[in-house]
Amino acid sequence: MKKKKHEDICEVDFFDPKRVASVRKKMKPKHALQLLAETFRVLGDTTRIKIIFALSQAELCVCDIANLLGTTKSTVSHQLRVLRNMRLVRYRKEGKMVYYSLDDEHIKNLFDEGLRHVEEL
Amino acid sequence: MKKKKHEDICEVDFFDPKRVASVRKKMKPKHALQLLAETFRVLGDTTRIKIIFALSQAELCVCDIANLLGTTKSTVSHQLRVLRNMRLVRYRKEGKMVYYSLDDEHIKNLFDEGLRHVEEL
DNA sequence: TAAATAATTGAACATATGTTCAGTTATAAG
DNA sequence: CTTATAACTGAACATATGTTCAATTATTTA
Repeated sequence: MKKKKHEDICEVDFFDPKRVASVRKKMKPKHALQLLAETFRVLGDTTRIKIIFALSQAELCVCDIANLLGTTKSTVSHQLRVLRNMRLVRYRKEGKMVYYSLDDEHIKNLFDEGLRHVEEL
Repeated sequence: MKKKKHEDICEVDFFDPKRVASVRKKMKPKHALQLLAETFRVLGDTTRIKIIFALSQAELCVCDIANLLGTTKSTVSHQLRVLRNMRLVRYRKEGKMVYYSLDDEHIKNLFDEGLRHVEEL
């Protein structure tokens, strides 16, 4: 028998096949988990989470947000695009101004649920 | 008056000071938003979100998880440490095996709320 | 039409992140 | 004590990410 040291693949005899099979059966489809991870990843940045919170309080233009966050319009605009791509925010044009707001209530729920978690740490 | 092209700082006259002040007053403390962003960031990875889901179904050892995800124990172990550091999972040692489970229900709620969001896309 | 300005964009840069690989630790069994 | 194995770790690597800077677009106003 070949000697396999530092092997990184599990030996069959050592995990619980029944339990693994049961979980595997319930596993969400790959694309759903990828989309979910992507959503969380987008929320997982300080600048973007600040934008999300600000927009949960009021509809704001890029200028307002930049001012509120103490950063540049460029940075805000770049991050708003990321949020737009994930359909987390929507926008409305009025002349030269563009007003942003949250796309739906789910985002606020996610934010609040997350906040409840970290406030318990 | 000096000509300032390509200026990236907002001219005072163009944003709504009242609205900005109102939002600023409600702004969550910096450390809370940072912690929140960090939590979302940790959930924002395909490998880790799969681990979270698997552990929401059953307590599992590293081997089981690696098998379920089709990846190596090393990768799983690295990511479990990240989850441990954020107190998203807990573990229990039994001989050579280490069994992992979710730390609390908040995580499951976050996961479910996120899933509800992406399922509407 | 020309100037001003809100917003967007692309490139460049430094930094952060996830996986792989090799090796180590802890525990159980011979 | 030696071997086997589950789990962990650190370094290295490639890739991804966020901000800055400069330039551009779209729109308003003189």
